[in-house]
Amino acid sequence: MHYQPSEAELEILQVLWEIEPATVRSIHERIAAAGKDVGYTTVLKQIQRLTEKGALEKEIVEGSHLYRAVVKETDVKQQLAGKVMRTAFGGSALQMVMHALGNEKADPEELQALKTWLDQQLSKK
Amino acid sequence: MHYQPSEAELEILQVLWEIEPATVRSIHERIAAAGKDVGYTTVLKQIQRLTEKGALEKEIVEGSHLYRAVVKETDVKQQLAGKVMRTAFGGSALQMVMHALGNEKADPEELQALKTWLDQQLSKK
DNA sequence: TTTATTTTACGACAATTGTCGTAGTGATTG
DNA sequence: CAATCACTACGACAATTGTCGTAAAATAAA
Repeated sequence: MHYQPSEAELEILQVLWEIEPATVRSIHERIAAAGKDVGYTTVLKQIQRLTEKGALEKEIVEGSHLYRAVVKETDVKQQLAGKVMRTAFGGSALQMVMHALGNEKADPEELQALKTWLDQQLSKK
Repeated sequence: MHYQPSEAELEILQVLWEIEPATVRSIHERIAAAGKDVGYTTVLKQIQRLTEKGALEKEIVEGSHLYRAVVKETDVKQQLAGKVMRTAFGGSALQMVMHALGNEKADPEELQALKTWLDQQLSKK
C-alpha cells in the first residue's frame, strides 16, 4: 500500500483520514473551508481518479456515495517524508529538519517536542 | 529565487551544486553513474528547460557550453522540506521526522547528530 | 577540405495533474 | 406525474514531466 499522492490528492486523503467515510460534498466543503477555492466537480474528479487507482474505496449506502481511504495515513506519510529525505537530503533527517526549520523562526515548542521524542528514542536503545 | 524543481530536475541541480560549472556530458555521466539510466538528450532537454525557467545559467567558454545553478541550494531545499512539512505534516517538524525515520531503522548516529543540533538550537535561545 | 564524431537544438509523445463544462441520473416537491 | 434540484459520470483541455529521435552545427580526424 505505498501510494504517492499528488498535492491535490493528498488534500483529499487528509480529509478522509480525519472523517472516515465521507461524501464528495463534505470533502469539497472541507477543502473550500481551508481556503482552497476549487470547484465541486474538480474534487469529484480527483476522488474518482483516486478510487480508480485503488487509493480510495466507494460504498453506496442508502443512495449516498461514501468514500473512505484505503491507503494508510502512516504509510503514505512515511513514503512522502522518506522520499524527500532520500532524494533531496541524501537520507539525512538532520539535514531535512535543519532546512525545514529554515534556520531561524524555529518554534521552541516544536523543538522541545522533537527533543523529547529524540531522547526517548535514544534511551530506548 | 524560490524554485520548485521536479524530481529529474533536482537530480541535475544536485550535480551542479557539487561541481560548479559543468557540461551536459559531465552531468549526464554523474547521473548515469548514480544508477539512473537515462539518455543524454533527456538530460540535455531537462537542462535546457531549467535554463529557460531561469534556474540555470549558460555560458559558452572556448566552445564549451557550461552550465551553473542560479537557484541556491539552501533556498531550494528549504522550499522542498518546508512544503512537505506544511502540506503533509501540518507544519510539524516532529511529525515529519518521525515518519521519515519510519519508527524503526533509525540510524543512531543520525539521531545523535540531530540531538546535538537540537540542544544547540535550544540553548542558544 | 571532406568525412567522422560529438554536441546541441527542435520538436514530438505519452502520462500525469489540475480544472472544468455539460450531460445524465435520481431523488424532491408541487 | 412533471418540473426542479442535487449529484455523479464523462470527457475535454492546457500545462507539466519524463523520454527520445532526428536534424543541424561545430569539432576533430583523415
